[in-house]
Amino acid sequence: MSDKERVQRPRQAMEQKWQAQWDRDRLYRAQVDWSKPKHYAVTMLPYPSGDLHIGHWYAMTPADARARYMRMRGYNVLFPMGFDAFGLPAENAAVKRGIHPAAWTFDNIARMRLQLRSMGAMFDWERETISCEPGYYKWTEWFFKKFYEAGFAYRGEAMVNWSPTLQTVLANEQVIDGKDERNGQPVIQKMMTQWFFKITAYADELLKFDGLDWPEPIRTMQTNWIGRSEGARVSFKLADKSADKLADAGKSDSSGAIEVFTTRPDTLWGATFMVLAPEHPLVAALTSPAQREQVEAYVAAAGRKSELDRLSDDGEKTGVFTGGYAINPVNDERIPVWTAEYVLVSYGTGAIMAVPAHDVRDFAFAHKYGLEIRPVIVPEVVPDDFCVSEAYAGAGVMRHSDSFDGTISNGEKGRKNPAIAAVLDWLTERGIGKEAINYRLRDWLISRQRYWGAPIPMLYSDDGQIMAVADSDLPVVLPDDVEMVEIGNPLGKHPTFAQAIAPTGAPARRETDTMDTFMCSSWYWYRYLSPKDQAHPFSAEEAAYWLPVDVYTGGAEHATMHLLYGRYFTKVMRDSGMFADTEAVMRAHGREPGTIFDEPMLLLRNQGQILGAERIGDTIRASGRWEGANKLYADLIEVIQPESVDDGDAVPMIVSGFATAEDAASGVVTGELMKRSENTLTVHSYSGNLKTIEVNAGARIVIPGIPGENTVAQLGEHLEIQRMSKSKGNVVNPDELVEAYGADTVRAYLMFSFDWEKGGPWNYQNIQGVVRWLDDIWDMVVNSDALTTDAPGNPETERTIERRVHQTIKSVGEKIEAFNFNKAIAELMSLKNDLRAAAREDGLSADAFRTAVRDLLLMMAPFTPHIAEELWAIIGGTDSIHQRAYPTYDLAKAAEETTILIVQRNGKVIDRIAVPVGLSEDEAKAAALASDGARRVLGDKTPSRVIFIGGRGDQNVEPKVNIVV
RNA sequence: GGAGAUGUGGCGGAACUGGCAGACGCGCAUGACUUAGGAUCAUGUGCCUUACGGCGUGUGGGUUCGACUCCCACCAUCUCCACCA
Repeated sequence: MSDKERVQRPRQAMEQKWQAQWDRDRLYRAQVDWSKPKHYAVTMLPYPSGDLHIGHWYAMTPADARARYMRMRGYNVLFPMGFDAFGLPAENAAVKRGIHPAAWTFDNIARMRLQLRSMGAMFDWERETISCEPGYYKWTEWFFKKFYEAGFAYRGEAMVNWSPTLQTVLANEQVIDGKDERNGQPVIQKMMTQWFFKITAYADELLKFDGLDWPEPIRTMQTNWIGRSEGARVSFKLADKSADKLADAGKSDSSGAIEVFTTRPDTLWGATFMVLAPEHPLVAALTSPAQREQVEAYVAAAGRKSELDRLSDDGEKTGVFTGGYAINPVNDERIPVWTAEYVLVSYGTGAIMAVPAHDVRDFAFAHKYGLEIRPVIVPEVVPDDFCVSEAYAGAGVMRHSDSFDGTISNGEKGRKNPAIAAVLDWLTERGIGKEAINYRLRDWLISRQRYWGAPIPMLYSDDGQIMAVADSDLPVVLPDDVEMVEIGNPLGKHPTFAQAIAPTGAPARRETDTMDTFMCSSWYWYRYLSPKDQAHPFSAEEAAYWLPVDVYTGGAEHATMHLLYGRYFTKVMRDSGMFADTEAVMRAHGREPGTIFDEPMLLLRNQGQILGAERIGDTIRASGRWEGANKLYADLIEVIQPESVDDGDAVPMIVSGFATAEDAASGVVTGELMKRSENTLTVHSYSGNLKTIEVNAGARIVIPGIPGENTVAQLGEHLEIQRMSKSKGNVVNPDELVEAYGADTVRAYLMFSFDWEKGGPWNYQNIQGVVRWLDDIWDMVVNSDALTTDAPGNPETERTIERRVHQTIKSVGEKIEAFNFNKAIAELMSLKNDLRAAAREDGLSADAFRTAVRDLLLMMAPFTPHIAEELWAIIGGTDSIHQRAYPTYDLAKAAEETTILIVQRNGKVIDRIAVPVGLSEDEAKAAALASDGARRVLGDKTPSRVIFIGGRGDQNVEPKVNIVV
């Protein structure tokens, strides 16, 4: 066989041939067909940043394989693709390079579309959707308007990062250390009027995941993000003097009380002071003349910090006394009111009652400023050494709490805690407070002071009215003739854009803010249904058939934003009756809508992340004692300078002076440090293989340039596996891989070498396995004579291959459905091995071989669509393999005739005996006890127990007998 | 600080419901074919041991006839949220 010609790489020409053919045949066109079951698979659409990244391939090609598999299983599959094309990078590119954002974006889209096509995925390009095209954002605007009309969009005040230099708002990640990340100019906090979506109105419904097959971590993250907490709202009246002052200032209309939210009403009697956020409206009014200077300085300083900076102060709490007092309503105590940054204006009421004895933050604050700490919950059994040295949040008994003394507080949250339940009732009865639920979730701020986004279709008429643009005037089109400059919002500076006439006929000013790009991506799976529909955001005819999305795949980083917004959008659409037409069509086709429009996508799976390849670290020499061939226990680690490195040689680097043989004999390993975990180093030694070094406790670590005692941790510093990024130079370019190996190899490698939901560091070596797999199959089909032989074949071999084929058909299908692509390909490799061996021994007739190869190619088609198609044609297929059904399996054919009986002693295997499938318990026990292994182990002893574990013939699980001695 | 996840050979990873640990692949070793090998083919490859045999799924306990799998405690790594009252 060695003289057989191997496959020539690259295979690009062959792949491109088929891609063009599929295009011509409109093979992947998805159309409504009520006679077939539907399957709507969506993979998160990319942002057109310029080039397709290996991460896109990793996310999309397995999703494609699964969609192809579903199609072969008889489903009518819709698998569309598009671009999430609005966003800040286009504006940055415009400013930096003088290109219009639209030009930059569409250039990128053109390039990425070609790159996407090189994947050979079954995207239906006739449904392509681009969010920055007027035909799309017309409907983004329309949705905004509908939300506004339904009362879900409102104007409110929000704190933003404002750059006075640039006259623009910056995102949190653009602000570092209170300064603009790019130009170092100061950034201040400023209140601005912005548009919000009332997502909090759906907080409770968003906490429910009924009927959704979503990963547990995503559901947990959304649940925590929504952050429902049960507790009470309680009013603290201002003490007399303070109240008078408010009255004097004409501000007593705000009831002269501080409203707080607490999850621990059972600790009300331990409230010894109150804290207001620096931005709280009552701070100024409460401040006494003596404290005024100090308070104003503190509030001003807080305003100069961004939210991120405030949180990065390592928990060191600061604050100042306002000079004002409030009355604790449960015991009429007069307690001081402070203001401090650790209370956030945006959460709860922006004010807290501080219970230092039972809250760690309040404790730290009280401790620092010498405020009273009064325990009101004490453990039932008070330890001898109980003292107030830290906040106590555990279970206990109420104390110093008037009539509640002795009530059990069991440490639970909400009404499950008897103390909280009792106090809640009491507060309500007395009108001091009321039961309340608070959410961490805040309303969705959708205004952006940017050009490259969907315009907010609102008008402000000169007489002060706010109104939406008329439907007939949608879309509000972005003007092309903008000057892209860094200062200010280009849209706001446009000479005519803002000039408009209100529907009432009055002159009006147009809103110049645009929408958050998450708006565009909150409904795109509806636009795929009818991307060219001018009259509706989506067609009811299409929606009735395709909805909802059956499988959604993408990155877990979208857990709390995109995936939450998408769910919210659908719920508002449902409640605004936007699916009414769709439901009517469904009913006409006999499909009952039920709860279909409660959620946008039924099943969600997240791929892991492909990280950069592991970097080569320091060159080290480890000296110690060998334990086996690959493990060294080291007492000395030295970081050394390689004397010379042969640049032309990427893999083996031989450094003069360290001969491999010597090293091996002397207990010395020299090479590059690849990885460190605790005290274990992995070293790519100069002898060419990887060695494990266990660093003994007390080992000496010598790093030149770092004097004194060094630690193992210092070695690992440069080695962390990193995310791919241009600056780190560890980016893997998919185009180059496709050129070198072909798309099928890259697809199969990405699916085979990682657990898809886990991801991992890139590895250039493992791709060889996939190359050989595909080469072998090619060789077997194209170059072997098994297809044309007139040899009769060996019935036993033929039966074995038939059995293996049917077993593989079953397991590959199950594994694709479960997103276990690596296991599916492992099965296919295994089948290839068996088939190839059988063909070489001339054990198969041409018919038997052809049957097996057909099934193998059909199983490969979802993973490696081009090679499967090419070989399909070579073995005589006249149609596309992708029009064929996935092969069906026959359990009878898949079943083994003999099996192995595993004989164990106390759970450890002692023997294996070939036995017929389906032998009885008694037969199995007798056979086991008579086995060589049993006799050897047992001697003349009698087993105390013999346990039979039945095999499962249909799943080829072997029977076992455990002999207990 | 909180939440979630993960820890299995030299490496990527298998092991379905508690029942053969290490499938499949990379790498490596030996041999074959070669002017050559970073191609291909064959065989081997968890660790220790000449062998018999023993030890092995982050560590320490537990449940069980039997534990990678279940329970408890701890350690490490990763991700997300982070002063959320």
